[in-house]
Amino acid sequence: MPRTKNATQATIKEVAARAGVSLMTVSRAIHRPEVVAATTRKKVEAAIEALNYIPDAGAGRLSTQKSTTVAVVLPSLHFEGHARTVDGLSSELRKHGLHVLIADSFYSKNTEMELLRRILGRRPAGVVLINSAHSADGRQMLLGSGLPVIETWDFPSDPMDSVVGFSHKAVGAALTRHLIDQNHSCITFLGGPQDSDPRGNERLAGFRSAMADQHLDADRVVTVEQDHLTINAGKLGISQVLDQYPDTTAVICLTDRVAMGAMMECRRRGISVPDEVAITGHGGFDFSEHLVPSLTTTHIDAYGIGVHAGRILHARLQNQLLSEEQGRIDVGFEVVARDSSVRA
Amino acid sequence: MPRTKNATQATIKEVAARAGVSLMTVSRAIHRPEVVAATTRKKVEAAIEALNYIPDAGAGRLSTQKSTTVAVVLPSLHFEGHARTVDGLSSELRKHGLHVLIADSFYSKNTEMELLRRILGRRPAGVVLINSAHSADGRQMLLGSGLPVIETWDFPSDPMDSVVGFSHKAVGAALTRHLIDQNHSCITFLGGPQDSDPRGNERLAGFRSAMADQHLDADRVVTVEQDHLTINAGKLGISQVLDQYPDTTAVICLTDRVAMGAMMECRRRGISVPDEVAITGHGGFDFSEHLVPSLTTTHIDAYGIGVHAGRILHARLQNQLLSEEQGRIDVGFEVVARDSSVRA
DNA sequence: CTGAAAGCGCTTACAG
DNA sequence: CTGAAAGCGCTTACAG
Repeated sequence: MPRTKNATQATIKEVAARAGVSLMTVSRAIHRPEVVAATTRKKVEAAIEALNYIPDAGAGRLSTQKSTTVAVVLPSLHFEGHARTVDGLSSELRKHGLHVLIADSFYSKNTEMELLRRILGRRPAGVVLINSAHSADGRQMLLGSGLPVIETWDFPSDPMDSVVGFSHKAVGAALTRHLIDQNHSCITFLGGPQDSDPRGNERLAGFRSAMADQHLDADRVVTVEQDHLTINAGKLGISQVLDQYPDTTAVICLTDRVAMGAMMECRRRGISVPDEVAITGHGGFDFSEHLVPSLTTTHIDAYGIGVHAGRILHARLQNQLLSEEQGRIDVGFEVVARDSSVRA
Repeated sequence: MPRTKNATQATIKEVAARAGVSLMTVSRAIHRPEVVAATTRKKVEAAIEALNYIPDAGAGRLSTQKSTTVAVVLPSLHFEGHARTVDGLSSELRKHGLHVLIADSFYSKNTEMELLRRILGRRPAGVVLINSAHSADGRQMLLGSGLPVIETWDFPSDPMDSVVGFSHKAVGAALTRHLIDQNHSCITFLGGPQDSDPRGNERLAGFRSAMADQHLDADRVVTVEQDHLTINAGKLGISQVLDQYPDTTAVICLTDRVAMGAMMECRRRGISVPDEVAITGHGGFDFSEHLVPSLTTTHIDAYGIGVHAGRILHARLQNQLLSEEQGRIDVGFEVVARDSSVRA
């Protein structure tokens, strides 16, 4: 039964009619112009131009059974490192005619399944997870889809599929060692709620093991329940740290944002950083080098993570077999020691 | 001709076969379960569950000719205000079964047309532009699509269609007046390249007119060509300001990021803010209240912009006629006066 | 309450 | 170099 057709977007049929050719000649003129006679091509192009024809990508995908869309799942749009990864991914995929679709994934865990359903309902060619927690059900759903799945911003020991990231445990340990090298022994870890942040927990585990290695107290941990990962969490957190562990000489903050809040609060209270309290962050936020004192943090090649993910995805879609090595890339990280933790 | 079928995702046909019913009974069981007999519904549900069936949203859209996707175009993912708008839009649209698709739009202007083609090729139900410049060609293409288009984060005098935003000129003027009220007369505007930032130019225009109103020198303008809108631009820019206009007592920075860079540089140089130089930003970034001194900025209801855009879109898709007023919402802004521009 | 037919916009082989 | 047929996965009326 005929339905009302889309009032405004021209279809291939209309283009064909106007150019006086058949549908598939139009299709060919678009996708393999060299196969079409120059004169007919001209006619088709003129019709496309005149009608402002834009092919329906969904209909094309349905027909070819080939998706050109890669879905990206991120916990929120609010972290600039993730944005840089999307940039890198996008520019790499573009070379291969693939496009990034960012799901609006600002959901609580409860609705993770709903989010995944929505994504899979769009039939992407692959899925890139950026720092995304996923339940057992979610993992199963993704794996069951048979799509290439790339986890990024982490380096899990039991990856679902491909991985591009780094070890958060190593981050926690490296920052702790840095502070120990600066002669600190009363180091406190300032983190967030345990259950909602697996990567943060990994960094905490790294802290604990590095402290234990040096026979230092590994239980100096303060948790801010509210305002997860915000500047305000740092402000509140540093106060708790100084209350609970007044002998603290160094604080490892979960992220640069938290560290920024902690530093601001120290300044307000007239506590000198790094002389009275050394502070470290994590994530290489743009402001970290501009703070006074400049903030010690970790540098992560966020853009590169995206590029690697794009390459792996492309290879997978070409059915190239990847070695374990090629499909699991540890991009590492770098501790950037700055004034907030190094005395002049 | 039969093609290889998607290896992994189950189709409605397989579900029907497994449940022993016809395709459209499956379709009905999904969309209008109350119309289907309880027993058949159970069978269908079991089959869906067993096969992990997720309907192909693209095929559905093709068949119904109704899109449930709203495309969002933003200049980059790096500005948190925009992210909040997406949050608001997304949560509003979700109520009506609509979903947000964020285009990877991190393009230079040259490829704006390509971006728009890609978006329109996905046949969205509408388009929301967040702070997006668009060429005459781009405007025409969008309008020609016949889709509802909502411009946000601006309040142009010649909108394409619907608008939810605020006047950047008013922002520039209000910040200038705030500084004049604080007895400043040597006020310098610190901005970016003229040609790439229409909103910034509007704020500059607001500055100029507010200065002229008080018969003050409206030409104290410094432009940083590189590092557009970054912290580093502020760092570089404040130096230029002090070089070119050494009598400056107040600086209006294009955004909070730029202001942050300026403040950090002042601190490094031992220039007291606000006593020697007052500083204002724009955009209500999360860090602004936590800086020391806290930063004077503008507060914008970013989330609310998204919610309004979502409501307008929904109304438009219901073919509701909107009054001029309903389709053009000025959410305004608020000058948040803080320590960086107000002496104790 | 359930099913056979027709169609959404496009493309892939196959003929000519 | 170009076209008629069949199909991608789904849904909308229409019968029954």
